[in-house]
Amino acid sequence: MARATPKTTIIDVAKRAGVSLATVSRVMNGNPSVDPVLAARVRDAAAELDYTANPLARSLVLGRTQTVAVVVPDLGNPTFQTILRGLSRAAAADGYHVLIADSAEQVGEERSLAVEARRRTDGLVLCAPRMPDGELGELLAEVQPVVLVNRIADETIPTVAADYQTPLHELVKHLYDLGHRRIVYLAGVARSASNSARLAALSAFRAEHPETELIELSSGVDFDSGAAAVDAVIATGATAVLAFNDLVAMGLLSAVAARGIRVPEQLSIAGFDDIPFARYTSPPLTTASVPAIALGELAWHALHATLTHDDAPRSVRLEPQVVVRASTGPAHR
Amino acid sequence: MARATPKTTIIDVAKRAGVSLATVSRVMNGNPSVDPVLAARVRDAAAELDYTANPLARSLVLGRTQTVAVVVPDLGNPTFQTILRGLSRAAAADGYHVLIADSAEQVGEERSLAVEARRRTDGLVLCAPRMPDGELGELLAEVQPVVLVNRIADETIPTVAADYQTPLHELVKHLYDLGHRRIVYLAGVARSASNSARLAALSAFRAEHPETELIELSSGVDFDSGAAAVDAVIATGATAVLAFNDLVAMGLLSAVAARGIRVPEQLSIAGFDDIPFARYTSPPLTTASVPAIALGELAWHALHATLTHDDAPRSVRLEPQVVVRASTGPAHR
DNA sequence: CTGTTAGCGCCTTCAT
DNA sequence: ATGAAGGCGCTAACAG
Repeated sequence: MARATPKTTIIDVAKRAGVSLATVSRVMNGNPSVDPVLAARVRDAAAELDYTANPLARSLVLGRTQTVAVVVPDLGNPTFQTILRGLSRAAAADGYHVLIADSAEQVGEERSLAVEARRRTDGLVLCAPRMPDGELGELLAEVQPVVLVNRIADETIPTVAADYQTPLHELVKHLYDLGHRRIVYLAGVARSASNSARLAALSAFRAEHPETELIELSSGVDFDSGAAAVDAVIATGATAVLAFNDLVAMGLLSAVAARGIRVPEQLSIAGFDDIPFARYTSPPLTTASVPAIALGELAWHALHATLTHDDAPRSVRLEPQVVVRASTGPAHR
Repeated sequence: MARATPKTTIIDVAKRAGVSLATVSRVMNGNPSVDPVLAARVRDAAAELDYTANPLARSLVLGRTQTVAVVVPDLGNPTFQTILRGLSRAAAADGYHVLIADSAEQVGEERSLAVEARRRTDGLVLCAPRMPDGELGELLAEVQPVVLVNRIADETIPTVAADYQTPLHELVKHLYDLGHRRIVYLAGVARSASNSARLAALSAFRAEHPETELIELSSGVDFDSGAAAVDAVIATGATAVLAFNDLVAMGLLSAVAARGIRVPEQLSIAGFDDIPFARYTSPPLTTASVPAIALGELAWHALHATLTHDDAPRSVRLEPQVVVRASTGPAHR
């Protein structure tokens, strides 16, 4: 398994062009202070030898790798996949590479993954880190430049986040307006910031509408969690369910259908995220549309800004839109 | 945007421990030929200074980066996302990092993305490259060590692939046994190897069952393509459809439902891949289950093998299982 | 404008 | 067992 080519270096090019390696370096980096004739000669030599500067050596001397790292809590989660895609393409458009680290929801691994990944790159994007605030604060100080996605911390850290609170409030309100007075919330990852935001929205709603029963059931973040919750949901006698996300909603939808319960006639179900599949369920899912591609792109732009200009980019907050489809309807009875 | 810490080097540790930097290097690399007392002193100094060797510098001198690159045609495709996840976690378990490059189905970009990514890493995984065979051959020679996923080329290249031909044949057979005699195939990415495999399966079937009409309609790889194909599908008067993949099948399913056509009573639909969502459609989708996580893991193991031992790993072929669910049924009439 | 030289931070013979 | 010195391949002063 030897390398394909014995690797051509800047010295080979210098020899072939009959110049010093400094000149080659200058030409390769577009330094204008080189005699056009020599420059052409160098370029020819480089082309003939199919030479490209070794990125590692450049990284070492320049102190930058043209690479950034992204840490996500779960590569299996459609939202993070989409954020990664938006980020990756935006970074590629600016000539940067992306290193990916998946903590697989192992909170204990987040820190070392982040630090490790950061050391081999120029900057870091932390997606919805699950670690507690204190630890996060320390980490952020250690890995700058860093941008945070879907989690708020220090004011000084550029952050790109979707608002989870307002849309969830709108979603409950939507159900309330349909006449629902006993509503289940299927809570997801306890440690996630977006879960806290959702809970905040619910207690705000409770304060406004004390006559409404909001029942919190702990669940998970995927299909199976949703499907597994079906009995508990039914036992509450609720007429509507707010699922932690679309996956949970779809799992529940499926389990509920298997029991012959009709949606939304007997039970309304709303999701969150608006993953591409959400419009293709039966019935199509009412949900809140989180602009994940944009989150990824904006995260990149924020990081890129701190990498090139050295102005600190402002944090941005994106507003998911509630999209009402057919899985929610008037409360029965 | 200055770095968080002014960076501590091996020299700092050497000074603090009162030894030469060679000794520090030896200790950090577990070289046993160091006086235990000195070694302890060095370790303490390193710990106090929170020192870790600069990975870039190590990479340059060692000639390896502990990083591999993965090139995928589309980060939005669930199959590639899953392969990436399996690969990423397996690589992480072996202490490797993963660089991700998304060609976004731009065939022209594949080569340069691959070469670029490979130069900053120790090895490459090419997922279902779309480029023509000739170009692929050249590329493979240039980027070794490399492993191919879901595309066959040279015998000498370690390859991990799912068999797309056998399961598709089984799927047609399944429809045939249900009485279907006019069947549409919704073809996906023309340049993809898996599409060719599917076409081969279909012509084999044609040879065996000349009385069966197999109609090929060109389509895409996503929801919209499936939904957009609905009129063309209906126009054929076919009683069953083999979609290129589950996404296409789901798009079609949805569009077909919107027209009041019942599945499978009036039209049977089968997908391919068995993405997680497939069991949650209405009706649940008949499909072939491609073991994407395993593909990713095996790809990593193959690459890791050539990276560490230098035996060439054997190529492996995985057999997707047909899973019959409710979206296919007896032909009407 | 061009070449020479000194590192970037680390590992590894080579002497001692 | 340990230290000194020479690179890995490249860029950036510093001289000419």
